[in-house]
Parts: sequence; structure tokens; C-alpha cells
Amino acid sequence: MSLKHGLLGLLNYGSMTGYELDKAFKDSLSFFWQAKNSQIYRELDAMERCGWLTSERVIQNQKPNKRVYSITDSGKEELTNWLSSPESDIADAMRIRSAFLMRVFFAGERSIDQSLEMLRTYREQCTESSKGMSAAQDIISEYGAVVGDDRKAEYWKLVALYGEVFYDASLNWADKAIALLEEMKR
Amino acid sequence: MSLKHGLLGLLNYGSMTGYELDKAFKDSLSFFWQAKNSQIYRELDAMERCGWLTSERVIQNQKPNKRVYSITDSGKEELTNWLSSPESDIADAMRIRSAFLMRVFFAGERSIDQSLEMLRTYREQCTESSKGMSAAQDIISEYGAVVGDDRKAEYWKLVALYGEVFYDASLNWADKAIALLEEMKR
DNA sequence: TTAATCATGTAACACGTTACATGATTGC
DNA sequence: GCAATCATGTAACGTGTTACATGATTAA
Repeated sequence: MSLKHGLLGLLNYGSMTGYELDKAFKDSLSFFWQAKNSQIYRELDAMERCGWLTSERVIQNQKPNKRVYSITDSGKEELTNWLSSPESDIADAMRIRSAFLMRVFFAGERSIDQSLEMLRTYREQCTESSKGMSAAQDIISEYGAVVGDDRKAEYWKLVALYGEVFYDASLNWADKAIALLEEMKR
Repeated sequence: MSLKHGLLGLLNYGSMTGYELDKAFKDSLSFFWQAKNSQIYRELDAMERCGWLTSERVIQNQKPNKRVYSITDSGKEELTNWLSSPESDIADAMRIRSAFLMRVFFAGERSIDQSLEMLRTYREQCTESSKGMSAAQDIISEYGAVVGDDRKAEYWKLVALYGEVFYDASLNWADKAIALLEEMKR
């Protein structure tokens, strides 16, 4: 149910259209959760039906009409309840799900050179992603200063810091893996 | 399509029933990919229909009858092709998907103490998981020695090493996060 | 006697992805 | 003239989860 709660969290900052939510999602939550607009619209529909949101149609001329969603008291309550019971998501965070690791697992079925190539590509991507997360923290700091909510910005930065730590660890692992395979070649 | 390829990889080691595949999956691939038996049976069905597998019914007395699956040449080809084009899974490995981080993102909506409690639970879980992955490497070493396939065992250990590195990095992040929140309280 | 192991599945639902449709306005 | 932005969605499909059903054998 994380998509629903992500949307609730964003709407708790202020009312928005589905289109704006999609963009807000991409600009903030997409570091750790991804969603397509088709799914967002579907979930908004379901959330409205269960009373967490209300929507009103706004007629615009020279632009397509839009539907503005607002969180209800029931929605705020749901958000609070969700934030108060993190157990299942902590358990979930202990699960790794990676098709890439499945390839490493079966790497014995092909040549060492092919595996090395894969690992080197992976390594490069980790480097880039780590840089991106490092940059994100600076952007969040600036943004936090502009909107004057340093406290919230600290949490946002923590999330980006997790990203950096994660990609750095993956990078270090890749280096070890590459070294091991090079050793195996001799 | 990772579940399909995981099953192909296991069947490439030798023919098995759905039940045995389920157990083999839990004992090896489940560190980085999870699947329920209901899904495994469904996928086996689909894979047989597309010619990657064949199955034969074995009648047993005093035990339920069983269906033994074997990989076909077409299935082996598919496995090889899959192993040769890892690009999309490398890209996928760069994506973080974590409901737990969503909670950290929205942690500004509740008390610091509540967040601290969540992070401490998370931290404990990381410690345990890291130990589990460390132990897994020893078990794999022994197992590799027994079955006499050290080369494959090296890759399996690499996967477990990734797990250890991942949980250790998460743990270090949690420590930083906890320190930051304790600072915020003052 | 109770739980675990062996062994197969079905049905329904939840969540995620891909592809498509519409159509005006604005900036390069 | 072409791409991007604004703004909404539908349809179909793919993947993952939950709950259930069956029924014999074996070990605690």
C-alpha cells in the first residue's frame, strides 16, 4: 500500500491534480518508489472511493480541465496510522530483490570475461548513481532553506544519504567481485 | 522474467518437481528473489507451453503423484541468451524501492522519538541480517567443497557477500540517522 | 495426537507496466 | 514545423500475494 501512502503524504502538503502529483512523485519519492501516471490515476480513484480524498473538477479554458484532489480528515488519520506501524516495512526492507544478483548466481554458466564485463558496467552505474545521490543532498539543503523547513529537509536528506551509502557499498562490492574474477582467470 | 530464468537455472542443474524447485528456490535464490509455490506452478505451466520445459507425470504409491520437469534445448538456449544480455537488470539494480525509506521521507509528520524507535528496530534487523549473510558464506564454502564445484560456489558466495555488504551499509546509515535525530532532540 | 513432509494445484485479488487516445498551447 | 507541456484517462497484460483444498505418511 505504499503508493497510496506516498500520495497521501504529498497531498498532506497541499491539494494537487493527478498530473501535479505525478510530477511531485518523480521529483521526490521516485528515488525510492516508482509509479506510472496510469497507476497514480487508478489509485487516486480507489482512494477517493474509500474516503481518504475528495476531488473537484476545475474547468479551464485554453487548457484541459483538471481535477484537484484534497486529503480528508479520514485520509490524514490513515496517514498517521500508517506512520505509526512501520514493522512490516522494516521486515520488507530486509528483503533483497535483484535480478542482477540472480545473474551473478548463475555466472558459472558462462565465461569469466562475460561476467567481468557485466560487473564493470554495473560498477560504472554505481559510481554515477552515487554522484547523483550526493548532488541530491545539496539540492535538498538549498530547497529546505528556500521553503524554510529545515526539519523536514533533514529527513529528505537522510533518504538521499541512504542512496549514496547504498551505491557506494554496491561499488565496493563490485570492486571485490572484479578482483576475485581477475584472480580466477590466472 | 526473472522468476522464469531462476527456474530455468535450477532445472539446468537437473530435473525436478515443482515441489523440489520450490525448496531449491528457498534454499538458494530466495536471498535475492522470492516466490510462492502458487506462482512457481503457474510459471512452470507457462514455460512448458512455450517449449522451455517438458514434464512427465510419475505415479507413486503411498505418496501423491508428481510431475518432473526437465529443461529442453530451447530452454537452455533461452538461459544462455538471458545471461548474455544483462543491461536491463543492471539498470534495474540502480533502482531502490523501499517503503521503509518512504516512512523516513515523511518522518517530519511525527515525533522524533517515534522515528528513533523505528530506526533502532531497523538497525537491529540489519545486524541480524548481516550475521545471517556472513554465516551463509561459510555454509556455501562447505557445500562447494562437498559437491566439488568451487567455481560455482565462488559466485554463490559473491551473492551472499553482497548481502553482507548491503546490510552493513544499511546499519552504518542507521547509526548516522540515529545520531542525527538525537542531535535534533537537543 | 499433532505437526511436518510430500505434492499438487485453483481462484481471486493486488499491484505494476505498456501502449494507446485526445487535443490545445507554448517555446525553439 | 516539431517537440514539450498541460491534463486526463482506458485496456490489456504481467507479476506477486493470499487463502484455500486435498490426503497419505512419518516423527515427536
